[in-house]
Amino acid sequence: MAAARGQRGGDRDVPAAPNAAEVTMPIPPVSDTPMQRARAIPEAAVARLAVYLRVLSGMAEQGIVTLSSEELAAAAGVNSAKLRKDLSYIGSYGTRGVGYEVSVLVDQIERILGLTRSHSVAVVGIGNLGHALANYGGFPSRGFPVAALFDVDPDLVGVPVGGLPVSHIDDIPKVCAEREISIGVIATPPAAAQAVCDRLVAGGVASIVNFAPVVLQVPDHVEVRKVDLAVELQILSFHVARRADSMNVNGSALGNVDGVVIGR
Amino acid sequence: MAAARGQRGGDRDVPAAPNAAEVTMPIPPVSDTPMQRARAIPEAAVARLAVYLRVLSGMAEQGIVTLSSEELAAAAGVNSAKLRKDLSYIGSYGTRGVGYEVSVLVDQIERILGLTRSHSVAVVGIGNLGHALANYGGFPSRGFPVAALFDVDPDLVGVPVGGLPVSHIDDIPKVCAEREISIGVIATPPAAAQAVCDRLVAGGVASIVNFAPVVLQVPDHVEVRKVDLAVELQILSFHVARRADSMNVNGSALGNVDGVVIGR
DNA sequence: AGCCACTTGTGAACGAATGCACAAAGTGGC
DNA sequence: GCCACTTTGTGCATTCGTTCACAAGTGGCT
Ligand SMILES: NC(=O)c1ccc[n+]([C@@H]2O[C@H](COP(=O)([O-])OP(=O)(O)OC[C@H]3O[C@@H](n4cnc5c(N)ncnc54)[C@H](O)[C@@H]3O)[C@@H](O)[C@H]2O)c1
Ligand SMILES: NC(=O)c1ccc[n+]([C@@H]2O[C@H](COP(=O)([O-])OP(=O)(O)OC[C@H]3O[C@@H](n4cnc5c(N)ncnc54)[C@H](O)[C@@H]3O)[C@@H](O)[C@H]2O)c1
Repeated sequence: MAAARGQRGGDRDVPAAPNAAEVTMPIPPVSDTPMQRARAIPEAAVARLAVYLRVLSGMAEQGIVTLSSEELAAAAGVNSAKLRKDLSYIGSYGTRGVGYEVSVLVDQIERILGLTRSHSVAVVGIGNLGHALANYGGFPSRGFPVAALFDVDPDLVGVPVGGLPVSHIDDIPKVCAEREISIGVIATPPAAAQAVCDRLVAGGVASIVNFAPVVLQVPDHVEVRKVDLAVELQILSFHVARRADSMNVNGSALGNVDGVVIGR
Repeated sequence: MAAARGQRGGDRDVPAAPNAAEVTMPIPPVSDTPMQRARAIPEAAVARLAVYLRVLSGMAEQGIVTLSSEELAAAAGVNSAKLRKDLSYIGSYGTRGVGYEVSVLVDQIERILGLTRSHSVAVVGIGNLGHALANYGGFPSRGFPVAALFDVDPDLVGVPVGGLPVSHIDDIPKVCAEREISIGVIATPPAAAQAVCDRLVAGGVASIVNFAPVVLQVPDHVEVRKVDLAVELQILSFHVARRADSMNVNGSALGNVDGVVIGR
């Protein structure tokens, strides 16, 4: 199918500029370009900025005008040094001795995250999860209007869900282009996910959120974020097991091998 | 406890271990952390092991008995060196020149992830999302039986959802103890999440998955994993914006090399 | 003005995760 | 038994991310 990339043994051999996110040279040209925005923000920081934004929105609603990094950090569940460093990636908008103005931070984070314009979302697979997503009010209100729904089931096509009629997946490319969909959300059964993904890509969608528990193969210019609940549960399971292990200290050597294999 | 109100170097409220020596010492605090004996598996590797496990299960169903790190890595969407390193954290179960036996890896990963026993799950907030979760067959089949459902709505209490009757949130502590719930899933509106979380903790639940867009405050021994769709969308938005930016940059240095695509 | 208490922004130390490259260990052919 | 070939497991360099700790600003108070 798509993406023949990656099979070949040495496709990654080329040492040439893999991902030089930030090629900061030891001596940055002192003559800084005025509009030198977007200087590599660490991936992890971007995720946190989104969290700060939400916390700040809540603060704004409560009428809070100014706060310190310490306060915001506590509310966001991170330590204050990290918070300040994160904010420093987007500029210097604080006042020493005082703190930050909520509205300024909100504006700046929105700018950096590209939230000054809205991004239309398409949901594919209107089953249990798809219904929940289509009905969820939290996306439109945050600049992510759900502008298209798709399913393969003829009984669903044409039926309005959350006020929007479901289209057939064969129309994905056409509808996505028409409605300028920029983000596709896949909520189909795993077996259908790759095919759906391919269609979305064919329709010009370059950002995808995938709920189906499969690894999608996509061209390089497409970005996929997976939301995998089973993995989350298993990570928790791991920590539970780890915790239990460290309890019974002595016989820790790979305890039992009781072959109680679950399911499968 | 957190004590240390205040100034001196950041005090953190996060898990803590390294006691920051209060006095500023010219020399770094003597590195004393011998207790960290267990060769810990990197957090990031744990998440990937869960993915490998799923891919391997699929392989097993297809009757594949043996495979190489290269093959598994391709199927899991990672590079093979990383895959081998990840596997090396759990032991040496491969055969040089040959590869890995699928069934062995499945067993070992399940052992490490603590999947040799099942973990009962409780879902709180049986709305759109909660219904989807309660009806989802993917959890029970992977060793995470949904053993309790809770909601505050009197019209819902007693109604079976996915074959299991909904209980009232006031019974969280009691029911969780009775049914030995080990993982709680929060799918309530944001405003109710913290209160629900507190009850789960009171009921002895030490692992929580939170779908509500709020930062939960929990005691140290409780682990929370948040699933935040809005954040995912905003991260995608950020990359879209960034991509657009690098487009309209006049053909300066950035040009080709900047394959800044972080998420791959 | 001068002092002081407070808070930001950031260089630098530290630590975690990734990717490379190759010795070691195995298989199969002869 | 030896050689050619394959693939694992891991030491090492590198890159990415977090935390520390402090100079540099800011505003209030006397
Ligand atoms: N329900 C959950 O709580 C949950 C949790 C985690 C992951 N998931 C994953 O999310 C996905 C959806 O779960 P669900 O519970 O909503 O499943 P579901 O069976 O309720 O819904 C799937 C929907 O996809 C549609 N569909 C099937 N093939 C399709 C195709 N080729 N193109 C478009 N649509 C197609 C079906 O008609 C159906 O409406 C699954 O991959 C599941 O593993 C679900
Ligand atoms: N629906 C989605 O697709 C989606 C996506 C992302 C995040 N979320 C988040 O997930 C959560 C649930 O979303 P939803 O769409 O299912 O909402 P919903 O309104 O459909 O359901 C919420 C349910 O929680 C119950 N509830 C309210 N207060 C409660 C309390 N104190 N204790 C227990 N139950 C209580 C309500 O009775 C209702 O049944 C929300 O926080 C939402 O922001 C939902």
